[in-house]
Amino acid sequence: MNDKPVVTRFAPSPTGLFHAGSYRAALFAYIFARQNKGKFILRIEDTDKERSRKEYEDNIIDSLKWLGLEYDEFYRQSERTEIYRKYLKQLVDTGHAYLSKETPGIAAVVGKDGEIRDEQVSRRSEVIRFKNPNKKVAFDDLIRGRVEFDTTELGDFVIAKSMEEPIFHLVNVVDDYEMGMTHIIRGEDHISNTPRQILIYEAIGAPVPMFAHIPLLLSSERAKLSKRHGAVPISSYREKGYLPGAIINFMALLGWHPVDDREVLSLPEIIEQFSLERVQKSGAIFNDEKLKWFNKQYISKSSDTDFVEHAKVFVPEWLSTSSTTFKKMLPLLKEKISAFSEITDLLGQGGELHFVHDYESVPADKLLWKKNPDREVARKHLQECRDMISKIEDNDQLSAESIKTSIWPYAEANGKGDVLWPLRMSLSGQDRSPDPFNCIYILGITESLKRIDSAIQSLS
RNA sequence: GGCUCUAUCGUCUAAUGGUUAGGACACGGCCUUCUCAAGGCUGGAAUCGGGGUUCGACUCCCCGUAGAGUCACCA
Repeated sequence: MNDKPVVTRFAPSPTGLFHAGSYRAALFAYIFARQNKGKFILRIEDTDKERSRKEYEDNIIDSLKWLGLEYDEFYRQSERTEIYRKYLKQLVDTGHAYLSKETPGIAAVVGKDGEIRDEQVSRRSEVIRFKNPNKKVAFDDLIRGRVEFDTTELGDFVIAKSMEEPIFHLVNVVDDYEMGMTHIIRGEDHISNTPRQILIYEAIGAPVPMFAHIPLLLSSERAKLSKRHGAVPISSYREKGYLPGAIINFMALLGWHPVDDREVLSLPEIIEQFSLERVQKSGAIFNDEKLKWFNKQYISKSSDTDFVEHAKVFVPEWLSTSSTTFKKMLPLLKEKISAFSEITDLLGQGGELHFVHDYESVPADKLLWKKNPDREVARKHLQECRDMISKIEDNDQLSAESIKTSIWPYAEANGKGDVLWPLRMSLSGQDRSPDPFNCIYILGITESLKRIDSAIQSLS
């Protein structure tokens, strides 16, 4: 489709923690580059020295790395002043830009209600403005089709505070040209910047790249996702124990959809099937519930090794001192959690697996099944179960399933509730817990027998 | 307010002139069941309004309406 190799970029300004809104633009640009065997460039737009912070830059880089979006080249605009000066000089020399004398102090600002009012601001007495040719500009957006603007109303906009301090529109265009960008894939909030930038491309004699403005991510209040409007930093999802694959999958499906109904897709699968033509035009609300569902899918599919690797962060003590017990809980944990941080809740006070490491003898009334609260029945079944369990060998072959095989026929013959409720209670002492077979498996035969004996005591 | 973009279930979306308007998340019911989940089955739920074009419009055009973005010496 193109003779030139594809080059895309992600150009964030390091003025806040990296969140889903900017991440999705990065993801789509990345996917498009990889799909076309092209280049993906990360460019830090830190020309605003007041607001740019190194910690935010680090946060962006760390998050991209964690998500596995590797970039082929890296630039920082604060290190490219000389390049911009060259273009600035060229623009001034050719009459496309000029040094403008300003009246410092007052600026017209458009308020939320559309009213224009004067505000006291700190302004330079001299800036560089672009000489607007005041004409109609049109471009064919890869997602939206033809978009036309009349640039007259834009006026002579500022492109630099001084020869050493260029600002957004200028640096953005110069860099995209210098770096050979073929496709500008960015958020829809940039669509109204595009005509100004096209004017600059033309003025510096650069070819205008293709544009693809992807729809915005919205908060639950339908406002552009931002720090102020519900944007959660990617790093905090990482801290909560979300998997990169789940986040990538979820984000890709916000605004894009494959041809079939499959939704759980790996990044390579997404890259293979992706097309800008199938990108939605309207904004999408970020739905935490569905992200959680995706994460659950990815956790339940994860290998034991991966699972332990992630779990380690949240329950380090379990993996150093009780790793055998922890491994026995693995299948249950995989089935129950939606994020790794939930392991802490499961094992903590009131959690379903709390009994594993904290146990007090269970009072008699709790041992009785509410549908048949007969002490003698419960005691008899517990004694029978105890005998069966004591015959089981605690070796490598032991599994919840094999324990079930030993006890199940007896439970079926004598009433599952009558047998299983007291058994499970004696082991866990909790209203909510895994089934008794898993309890025995996790606790081990010796500990299980100890707890059952104690329960039989309570019932005598 | 000017300019620009957008409009299918509550949410994410499929259907690019002919479908009983499909799927997923969430929600309800049922099954399974010793508790909690998971799982299986299942239900409710949408084409913003009005005009055209057409044998036929979710789909194309126009007008409304609504929402969003933007209007900095931020990016």
